[in-house]
Amino acid sequence: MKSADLCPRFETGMELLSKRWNGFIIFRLLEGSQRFSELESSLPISGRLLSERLKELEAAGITTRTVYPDTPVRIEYELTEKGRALRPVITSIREWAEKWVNPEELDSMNQ
Amino acid sequence: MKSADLCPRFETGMELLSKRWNGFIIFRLLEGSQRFSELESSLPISGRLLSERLKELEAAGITTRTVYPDTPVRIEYELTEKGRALRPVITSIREWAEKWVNPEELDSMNQ
DNA sequence: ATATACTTGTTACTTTTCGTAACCTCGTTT
DNA sequence: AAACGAGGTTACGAAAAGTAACAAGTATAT
Repeated sequence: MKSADLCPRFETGMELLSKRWNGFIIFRLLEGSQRFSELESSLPISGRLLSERLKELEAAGITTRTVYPDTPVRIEYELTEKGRALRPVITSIREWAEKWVNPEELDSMNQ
Repeated sequence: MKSADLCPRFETGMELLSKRWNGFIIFRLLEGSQRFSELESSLPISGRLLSERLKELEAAGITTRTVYPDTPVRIEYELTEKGRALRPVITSIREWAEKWVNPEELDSMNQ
């Protein structure tokens, strides 16, 4: 950023949320831990990108990946405390959307 | 979205914010109306994309574009009521970031 | 009248990211 | 040993973003 008064931390946070799919993945994980296949089937995201995003989120300390050696293997993704702390952000987006997004502009993703 | 319980309005709102640069443009405009050149110089965004984003935001009812026939022409962008209503979202992102983003992970954009 | 300056963009082109579908691995079941 | 199910990975074409040069409109200077 060129400007001095755009807080560097804000930038990092905003970039995290503006990376495609991250907001939706976090939204899902706020409901509780999810398996790879659950995330994949509940969002219009391909395995390739989901895998990539989950690695990035884990590296950023937002999620954890836990392997359960069941049969077949079960892998659960869940939010860390840092990740769960994003709940107010998701909530504020939803509140804004519920008030200001009108039915006509619901995008193609939903149809 | 494949899932039924991901509110369609939330999706639209999340997509708006997850589109690259939108969050930063809104952040700037929350400080007051800005000219094209002010936005361009205060964010690491090129004229091409800034122009594109401002058109999209205007079409979405988030911003307005006002021409003042000064010399040379002056064009001010500002938030509509719908746009200003995003302040709590930006605030919650900043609050999260101030608590959870540690200095080491400040990204390349800031260096 | 022509040239220059300033702001607000736009065009042409390259690089990065995304989307899709086929494929791989590992442990188990048949 | 062949097939299966979960969790990915690879390869490749399509879309979006980044970069830099240029153009339109208007006013002032020469």
